[in-house]
Amino acid sequence: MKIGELAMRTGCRVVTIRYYEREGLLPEPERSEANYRLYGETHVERLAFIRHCRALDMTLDEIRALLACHDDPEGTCHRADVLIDEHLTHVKARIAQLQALEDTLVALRARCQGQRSAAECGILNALAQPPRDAALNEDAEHVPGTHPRR
Amino acid sequence: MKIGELAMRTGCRVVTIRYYEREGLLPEPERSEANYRLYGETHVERLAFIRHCRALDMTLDEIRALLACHDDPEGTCHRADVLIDEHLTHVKARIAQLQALEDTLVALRARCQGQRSAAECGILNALAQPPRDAALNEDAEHVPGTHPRR
DNA sequence: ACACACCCTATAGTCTGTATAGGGTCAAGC
DNA sequence: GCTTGACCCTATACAGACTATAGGGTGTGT
Repeated sequence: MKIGELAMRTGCRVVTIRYYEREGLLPEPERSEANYRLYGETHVERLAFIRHCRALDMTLDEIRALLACHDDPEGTCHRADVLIDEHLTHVKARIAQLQALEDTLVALRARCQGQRSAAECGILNALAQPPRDAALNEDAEHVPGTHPRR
Repeated sequence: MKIGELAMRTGCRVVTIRYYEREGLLPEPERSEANYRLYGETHVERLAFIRHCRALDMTLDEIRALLACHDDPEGTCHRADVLIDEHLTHVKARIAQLQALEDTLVALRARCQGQRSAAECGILNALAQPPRDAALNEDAEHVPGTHPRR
């Protein structure tokens, strides 16, 4: 099948498939006479694996490591276990950070109901003050990813 | 004060301060004879405002909008209110996504205790299957940001 | 013969910074 | 006077995980 069909069957964009190939996650497929990429079922499976991992928010490096496990069925899967554990730890930490952030935003939002001028606005004034609690501390690690890119 | 002192007082890196200036978030300061940037207290306050907003995971565009409110004390703060509300909605949605993700990862992790070969590993096999539940669905929006960049 | 959907490569842009190269300034110590 | 080291400057490239664009080739239907 051509790249468009692979894209449809995996829910992955065409450009993204080419990107994964450049990144070494997908093997280079055969080409037609017209230099079109030609894929088989093994490519569908491998790309589904990758998208599956991406849906779990793994990095391409993590996926590379999992694919290496997968490609070595004689080896142990210990590496895969550890990777999932570490990833789970990241996700949990991220949730805790975001919940602290949510609490701070709720408190901030309660400071103004929009009826006053900007000079009197509790929100703008609170933001101008040096941060007080943990979530507002300059030392707190920045928490990225609230705004999905697309 | 010079840029290094501003950086120390705000917990912001020197290169990041210059970046904010290029992005138009910080006004261009005066320069010394040797072409060094020279800052005053207003810069400290403005940079603290920015870092405060960044700690709340706002984008630079959002911060630009808040600064515009802040710079127009005669105007209404309604725009600031709406912005915080929208941001809060983003954060809440992100928490829900990550919690679904966590559940899926916990279930995945339970499939293998590392004692078997990769070919028999429940984790690798599950990842090779087409996704079943919501968090693993190809249609699910990708959830970025678990891995803080630094 | 032409339109149109699909394919190709190469390059640049997104966002929020970080890293590097290659240089200038200034105070302290020898 | 000279060197050392900490600090400052600009410009450019890089990070991740793609997306967008330009400029072209291929294949099918009317």
